[in-house]
Amino acid sequence: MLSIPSHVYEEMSLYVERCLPHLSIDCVIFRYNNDQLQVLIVQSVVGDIWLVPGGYVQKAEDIDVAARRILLEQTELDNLILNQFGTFGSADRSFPELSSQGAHDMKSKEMLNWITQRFVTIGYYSLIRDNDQELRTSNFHQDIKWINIDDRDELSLDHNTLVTSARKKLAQDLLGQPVMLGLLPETFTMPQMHRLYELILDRSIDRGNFRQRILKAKFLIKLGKSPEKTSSRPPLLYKIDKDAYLSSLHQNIKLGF
Amino acid sequence: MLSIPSHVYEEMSLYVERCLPHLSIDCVIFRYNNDQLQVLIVQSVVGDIWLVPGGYVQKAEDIDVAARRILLEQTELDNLILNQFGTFGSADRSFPELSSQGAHDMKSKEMLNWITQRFVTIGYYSLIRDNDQELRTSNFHQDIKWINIDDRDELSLDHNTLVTSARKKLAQDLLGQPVMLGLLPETFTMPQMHRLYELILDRSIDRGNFRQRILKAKFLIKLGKSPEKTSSRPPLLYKIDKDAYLSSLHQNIKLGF
DNA sequence: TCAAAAGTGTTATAAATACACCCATGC
DNA sequence: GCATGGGTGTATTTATAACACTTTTGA
Repeated sequence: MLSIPSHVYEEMSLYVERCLPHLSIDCVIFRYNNDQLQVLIVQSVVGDIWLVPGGYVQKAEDIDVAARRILLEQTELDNLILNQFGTFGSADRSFPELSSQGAHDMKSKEMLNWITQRFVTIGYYSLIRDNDQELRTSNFHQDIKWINIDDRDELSLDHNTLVTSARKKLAQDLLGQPVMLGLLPETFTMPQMHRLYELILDRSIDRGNFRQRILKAKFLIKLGKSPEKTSSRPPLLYKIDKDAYLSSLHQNIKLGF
Repeated sequence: MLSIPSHVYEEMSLYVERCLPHLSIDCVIFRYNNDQLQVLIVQSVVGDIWLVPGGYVQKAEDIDVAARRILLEQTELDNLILNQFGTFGSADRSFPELSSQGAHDMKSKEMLNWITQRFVTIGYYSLIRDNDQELRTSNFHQDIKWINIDDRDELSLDHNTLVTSARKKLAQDLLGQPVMLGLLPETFTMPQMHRLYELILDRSIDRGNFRQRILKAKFLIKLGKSPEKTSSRPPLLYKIDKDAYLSSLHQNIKLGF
C-alpha cells in the first residue's frame, strides 16, 4: 500500500487541475558517461518507487511543448533532440492501489483519484551531452540519479519496458538523426564513439571497420593526441564538424532482406 | 459553421460517455488496388468533411484494442498488421467551431462540447489485402470510399498530415514487418510487387535489380503464367511463401551514412 | 513486323566483413 | 621486453546500381 505525503497535496493539486486527465508524458533521458549508456530516473514521493521523469499535459499545451517543459523541470537544459518512441495505453496501466490514509478531506481524495487513474502515456526520449549538468529534484521527487541502462530493472510500473522501447527507437534513429551530437562530449576519441555505437545498437562492431567507415564519412575533425594517461597507446582526439555531420545523415531506405 | 444532425445525438452520446476525453485514435488504412496505393476515408455526418476513420478509447480498453475495434467497425475485418505511427497533439488540434443550432437541450450541448474539445490522437496504420471487402458506414458517417494516396488533399483537419506520417512509417517498416503479406493479393506478378515497393518508398527502383533482389531472397513461389490478357508479354504469377518471407525479415541496422 | 512490357545477364562501384599487422604507452 | 589497446591496411564477400539484351505477347 502506497501513500501520498501530505506536503505534496497542495502543489500537486494546483498543477494537476490545469492538466488533461488520463494522459501523461514519460521522458527517457539518455547520456553517455563512463563508457556506459545511462538513463535518468527519479524517485517519486508517492510510493518511493523509481520512475523515468514524467508529467502531464496542460489543457492548452502542445504535447511536444509539454515534453520539453517536463524535461526542463528535471534537468534545466534545453536539449537538442526530443523524439517520440511510442504511446502506451494498456487498460490496466495505472499506479498500484494507494492507501487512503491521510486522505480525509475532499482535496486529498481528488488527488488519490488523479494519481490512481488509468493513464495513456506518450513516450519521448531525449539526449543530453553535458555530463556535469546539475540535477535538481522537483517537489514530487525525493531523489534523482543516473543508472546504467542494463540496471533498468529497478524501475517500477512498466517503465522498464519504456526504456527498452526508447533504446530501440534510438537505434533506428541513429542513421537519420544527429544522435552523436546529442550524446558525445565536445571532444572525444574514436574508441569512445565506437563503444557508444555498440551500446546503442546493442551488438559488437569490428573496431577497424568502424574506424574506417566513420573517417570516410568525413565529419570528424582530428585534434591531436588525448592528454589522458592510458596504460596503452593513447587515442587521438576528435570533434564533430556539425554541418558535415548533418548533411551526412540520410533516411534512404534500402531494399535489403 | 458546422452542425450536428439531430439523429446522431442519441447514439453518439451513449458511445461517448464510455470513452476517455481528449483522446482519440485515427486509423490510416492502406490497400494496394489498381496499381495505386490507396487510403480509406469516411465522410463525417458532422460537418460533411472527409476524414480518416477514427474513434475514441473506452475507459477500460487497451489503446491497441480500441484501434482494432474502430477498424472493425469500419471494415468488418481482422487485419494482419496494425502499427502506431505517432501521436499528434498540438494545443489547437480540434474541430472547427460548430454551430449551436439545434443544441437547445442539455444533451446536445454536451455533445457539442465533446466534439469540439481538444484531442490528442494516436495514429495507427493498417494494411488490408482483400480488395473485394465490403464497406459499411457507421451511423456517424454518411459516406466511405477509397482514394489514391496522392489525392489526400481532400482530407480535412490535419488528416492529410496523418496520412503522410503513416506512409513514412510504412516505408520504414518495409524491411522488418510483413508488409507485402498485408498488401499483396494471394497471387500477384513481379511488376505488381515492383510498383508497390515504388509506391511505398516513393522513389523509382530499377526493374531488373528489383527482380533479382527479390528472387534471391527466395520467399516467392512461382505459379506460372498470368492468364490475364496483356498487350505485351504476360508476367508470371507468384505467391508468397509465408514462413520464408517472415524469416527473411530483419531489423539489422547498418552503419551506413 | 513492330511496340510494349516482361524476363534475364553483365559489369562496375560501393559497402560490409574478416583479419592481420604495426605502433605507442605504462609497467 | 611485454601486455594492452589504439591505429592502419588488405582481401573477400556481398549489396547497390546502371544498363543492355532477349522474349513474349497483341495489334
